[in-house]
Amino acid sequence: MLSVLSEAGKAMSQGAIQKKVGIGINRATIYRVLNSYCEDGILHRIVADDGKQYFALCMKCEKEEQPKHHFHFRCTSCDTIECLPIPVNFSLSDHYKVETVNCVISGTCKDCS
Amino acid sequence: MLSVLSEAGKAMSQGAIQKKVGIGINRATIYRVLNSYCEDGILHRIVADDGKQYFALCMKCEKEEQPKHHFHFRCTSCDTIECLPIPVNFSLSDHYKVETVNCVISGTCKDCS
DNA sequence: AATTATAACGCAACTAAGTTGCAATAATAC
DNA sequence: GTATTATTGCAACTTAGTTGCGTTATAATT
Repeated sequence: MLSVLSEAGKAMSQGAIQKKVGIGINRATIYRVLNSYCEDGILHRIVADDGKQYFALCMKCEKEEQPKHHFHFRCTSCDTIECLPIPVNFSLSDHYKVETVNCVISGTCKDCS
Repeated sequence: MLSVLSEAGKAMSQGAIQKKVGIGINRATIYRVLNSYCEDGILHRIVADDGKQYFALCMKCEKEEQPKHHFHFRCTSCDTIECLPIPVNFSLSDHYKVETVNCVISGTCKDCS
């Protein structure tokens, strides 16, 4: 599963992962594995504007390190999510406690247009 | 329904709207109305990181006009979404065709913390 | 190696959000 | 008053994600 995600270089949904892996792995198992990888910080989860969860490798120690909070691009044509190397910047009053940041731009990606 | 959203001043989910309206309106009807208002540009739709859709009034002609793409704050405690007056800035190559922008910060809002 | 404990998996059932077809009701036009 | 059109309610359905539980596989212990 991790190799599939690594090969794709993009964020994938459970369905897409299952299709790529090919062999019969149960849906529930995939979700359990994905969730535990997210907890361990190996994957990060993006919820797109289609309401679905997408999972992508966290690349902490890679050459092109992604900024902690970065934009994502969801292509409605090829149904993939790409991590953009664009940091998300905002400043909020101290009275807000930020837990997660989820920024998704949707449209047609460079490969599809 | 619009008055409920106006009164709340926040984005609400179908469930929350139904609860506020009180009287028995069907779920399907609410969704149909919300969707048509979105098409007409009266409401805008935010998909939060809980995968749910939230609806908020578009305030084009209001005093504090919101920037076209603005951040949203979802409070996991009171389960509301607030439109923040913070514009979303990014620049993308022309090869991308942007259709929608969905930025949600989650955590605990100023009223709940 | 045999047994025990523990973790991973598959299956089915379930939940929740959202949509859709269709019949019934309400509103508008003629 | 009747015909036309738009709204609504109901139920069924779809899809995503989760969970309980029994089973299989893996690891540990003697």
